[in-house]
Amino acid sequence: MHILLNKIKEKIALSPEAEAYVRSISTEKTIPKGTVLIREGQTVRKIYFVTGGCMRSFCTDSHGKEHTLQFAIKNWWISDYIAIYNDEPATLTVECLTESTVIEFQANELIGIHAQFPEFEPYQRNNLERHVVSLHKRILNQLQLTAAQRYDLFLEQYPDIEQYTRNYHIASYLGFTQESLSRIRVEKAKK
Amino acid sequence: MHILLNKIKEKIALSPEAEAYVRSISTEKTIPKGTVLIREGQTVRKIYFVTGGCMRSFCTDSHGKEHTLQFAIKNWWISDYIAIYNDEPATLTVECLTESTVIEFQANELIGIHAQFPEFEPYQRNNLERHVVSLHKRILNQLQLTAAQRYDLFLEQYPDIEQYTRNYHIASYLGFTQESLSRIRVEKAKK
DNA sequence: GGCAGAAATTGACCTATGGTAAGAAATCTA
DNA sequence: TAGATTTCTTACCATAGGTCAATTTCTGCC
Repeated sequence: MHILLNKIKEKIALSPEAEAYVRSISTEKTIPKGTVLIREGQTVRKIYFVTGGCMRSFCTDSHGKEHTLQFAIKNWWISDYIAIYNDEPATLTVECLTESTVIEFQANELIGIHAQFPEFEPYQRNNLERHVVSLHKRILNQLQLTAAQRYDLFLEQYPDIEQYTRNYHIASYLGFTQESLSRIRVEKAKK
Repeated sequence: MHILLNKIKEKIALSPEAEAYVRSISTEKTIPKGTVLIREGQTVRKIYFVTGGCMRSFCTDSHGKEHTLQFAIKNWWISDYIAIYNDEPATLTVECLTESTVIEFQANELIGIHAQFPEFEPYQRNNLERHVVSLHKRILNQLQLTAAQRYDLFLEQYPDIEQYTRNYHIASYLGFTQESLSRIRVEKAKK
């Protein structure tokens, strides 16, 4: 919990009351590998802050193929934001790729925290803004880079994630097959 | 201008003072076709609200190929948000695809408007949240749909945009070539 | 209304990536 | 630690989509 509070305090001043409130709407949990925290079709009531391990969100298409939207490791937030912001049932699944430690928040209380503690407003705004930037960049990368270039960039930007994931997790995040990833690795090794 | 103020008033109550402030930080303009409003490499000081016509933002890759990040028609906002939120020079170009009418805002004043008029906070927050949702959906579509499916969805979601754009604009938004778009259209017509 | 330049189409060919399947390797589990 | 299971690799072939070039069609503009 202190890891998150410290993160927040880097950005904003936090009164003891606000800190107590954050604690009151959250629970620290250890999640076993393979656990599904948010399931497609269900109402999304939680947002997770990852303090250890690795989680991912993905959708499943009509052929049963999975497409990874996001990974989350230490210090990242994860949930189904499409569902939360649109107030719809989940279209994503959020699962635990390794045993992980998380801080689980009530989604509506976390999203609305600025109503009670306005000091959170710049923190939340900044998170949203950075989220938009990273999504814009991802779209541009997807449009202009080859599979191998996207993989190189992934390794560069998220060197810590690969240790937690299966090949097909990464492939499904980058938009190609696990077989292609295998071939890309062989080509890289030749150089 | 009233078109934007009405849009805002659908979401929040707007005091006369707040309304006056919005007017004070913006200018209505008519922009000729082909005008570049934001140029790669330069500092981004403006955000545009489109009231008529069509604009687009795109990046140019190392081979000179353009990749469209966003279109904006009536009632849409456009700028280089990567540059603004990261406080960096523009990586995108924003150009006018047809003669357009826009309301031009000072970026920093618009972004910071909630400091003076807190009633704007939920409006801005909601815009950011919807922005995140639309980007998530676009990424998932890019990951799971074929070129033809993406084009069909584009027509469904943005039926008004095609009239303003060249084929290569749409192709570069959807992530394929204009020649492919031409072939996709032929296939569609056969059915 | 005709001409010049831009855009779109089309066809031939090419390439990156996908699909399948089998075997090898890694990992889990009893 | 052996056996079972999952994951990864590899080889072969298939295909969506890209590239290039020629042609046709559209659009402005005088």
